[in-house]
Amino acid sequence: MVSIKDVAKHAGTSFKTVSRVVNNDPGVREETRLRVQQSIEALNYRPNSAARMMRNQKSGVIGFISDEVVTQPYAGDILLGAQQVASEHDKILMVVNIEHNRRHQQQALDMLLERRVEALVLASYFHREVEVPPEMQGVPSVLVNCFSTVEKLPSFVPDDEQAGFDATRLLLEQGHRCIGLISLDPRIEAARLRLAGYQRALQQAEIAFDPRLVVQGEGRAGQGTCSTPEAVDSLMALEPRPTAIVCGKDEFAMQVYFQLLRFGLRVGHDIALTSFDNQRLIAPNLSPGLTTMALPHLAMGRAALGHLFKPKADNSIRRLPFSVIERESHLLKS
Amino acid sequence: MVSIKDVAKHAGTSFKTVSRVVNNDPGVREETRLRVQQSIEALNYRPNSAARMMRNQKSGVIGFISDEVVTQPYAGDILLGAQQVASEHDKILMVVNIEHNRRHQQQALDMLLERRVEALVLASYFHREVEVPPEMQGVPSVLVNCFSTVEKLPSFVPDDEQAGFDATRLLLEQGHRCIGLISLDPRIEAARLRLAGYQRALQQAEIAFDPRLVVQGEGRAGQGTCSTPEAVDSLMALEPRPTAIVCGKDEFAMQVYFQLLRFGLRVGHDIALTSFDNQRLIAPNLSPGLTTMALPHLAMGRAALGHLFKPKADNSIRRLPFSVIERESHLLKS
DNA sequence: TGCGTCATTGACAACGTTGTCCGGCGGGAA
DNA sequence: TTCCCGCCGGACAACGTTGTCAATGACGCA
Repeated sequence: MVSIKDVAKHAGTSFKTVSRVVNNDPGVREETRLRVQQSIEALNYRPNSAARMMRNQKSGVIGFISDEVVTQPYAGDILLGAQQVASEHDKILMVVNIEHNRRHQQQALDMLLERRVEALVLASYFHREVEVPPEMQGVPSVLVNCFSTVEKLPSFVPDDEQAGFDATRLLLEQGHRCIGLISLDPRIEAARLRLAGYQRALQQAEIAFDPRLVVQGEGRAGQGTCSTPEAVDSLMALEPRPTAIVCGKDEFAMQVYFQLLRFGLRVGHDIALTSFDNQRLIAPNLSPGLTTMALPHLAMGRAALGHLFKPKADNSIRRLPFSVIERESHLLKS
Repeated sequence: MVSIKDVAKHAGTSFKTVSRVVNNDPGVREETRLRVQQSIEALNYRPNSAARMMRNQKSGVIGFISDEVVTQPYAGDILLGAQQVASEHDKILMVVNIEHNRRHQQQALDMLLERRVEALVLASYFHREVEVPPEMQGVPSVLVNCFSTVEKLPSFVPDDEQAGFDATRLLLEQGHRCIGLISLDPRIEAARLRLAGYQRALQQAEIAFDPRLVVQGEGRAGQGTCSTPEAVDSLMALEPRPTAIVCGKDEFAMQVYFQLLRFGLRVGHDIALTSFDNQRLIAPNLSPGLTTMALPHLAMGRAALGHLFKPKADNSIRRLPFSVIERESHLLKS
């Protein structure tokens, strides 16, 4: 590899002069600077970042531990937001995707710490509680789309409760009084929060909460497993029948569209729907388009990294708002 | 930061002995080794990778330039496959997501080269031709999901022609003789190849190619733009009406399900469908489930990195097979 | 007892870069 | 003409690590 000394030899100066040129030091004659720059070009010289790092005792690297973030649809926007802000501060992100096991995570962490990362980001592809490895206390760290109740670390998560409220409110505003909820697996953080938001919206509208209107669309319930079509069936069997449904996620909503057809019901005509996630593969391609709450992935990524660069000692959990994406499914047309 | 010398001082040896322990050199007395290891634990020492790198003249890093790969659904599997193979060879991947502009790409490349990456991977989120930056000639490089006709670099792309053939063959085997194709924007590589596969399958079945059966589901055609619902309409207006449709991608297929309902036609009963991509958000959630050709993302990532570690001088384009994911949409039930 | 051998440990250089310090040179002022 | 100052370039050290070689001591064998 071509080093600074090779450039010096080529340009006929000392290597220190080359260093000055590279680092835009004043105090190099214009003529010399030009000659050096030409040599750099000619030899295709690039400063060795390892040597710089050793000398400066700074890596310029921020570790990004991704729990499936990069392989799940659109959670990648977390990474995108993080990379944007890192780049604004002349830092680069070192991304490691870990699969769900301890040993793999430990390896990733060791690798990042040996590279002397200046900060660590731990991001999950869905909103959940995580075990924070003790090594993360050693460097400035943030959590994205996840949190910890034991280790106090700044966390950036979506405001699922408010989203649940908004998704329900949209339907209430259309005059619906009997609104079903097809909920996520209750072991998931988002499931509980969105349900809470649903209940708050009903309460605010002075509608009594009817537990029969809440059914699970996935996971285990009672003896066996449950599925979205079954959830639709049980809602449709109720008396009175709900006139609107809040779906726990867009995949549920999609299945709801099809299952309702079995009852001769069309979304947007006979029944209204709202949902969560704004999966760009699903929501706009349904007919009518699905009204859904978009996760603030990009914003979480940006906020988390922004926090790293501002010396706030505040380790609380920030809840970032969803965006309401209004299409047609929450409206009824005759 | 705690260095090897701090450990040596703590353990009461020379720093060279610590180095030996760290690198599992034989020729350290067991007692000494133990003492050093305790000091390492106590001080929480980690070798500085920058110093190692400088000494060894090897970075152990492979650069992964991602053209939106990590932010598009499931293209992230390319990264996953790449990371798996890299890790098997004790290399780590440095991932940079570039947005679609020259300057950004140049920055990413500079950064990676300054870090002395041992190889470069350029991956695109969809199958297309790319301009290969000249710097990539300097280090071993591979292209994933993209190719170049000017620079000769090993490339790993999906076999879209064969997939087009298979998607059509599935329908021919069910006895269909009049099969529509809703094609991608023809500027896309996959569009042309899948069409070619469709035509080859017809030819093999001795069915004359009817250009009216091929309609675009996106992009520009004739005077204005075209959409999937319009494509369905024009196919349904044909005489005789096609009894099956090959959809250019799962998003098209999804819209086709809904548009066909307008004609009172149900997929899986009145008309058969196949598609491409196996988007896990779409294909299994349609009803009936969508039969579709899964892109070999993981395999491409693995193959590309595998190639880097085997000294094959073969710079040809490898086409990796799709997987046929048979659900129910290609079958007709009465 | 003396010498060779082996096991164990330590001293030193070098990787490429940059900060500090110093020396040399040219120009302006007394 | 001489002295001083400012400007430019070079020598050197240090960052943390590992490969090479040497030093030390113990031990076995003649």
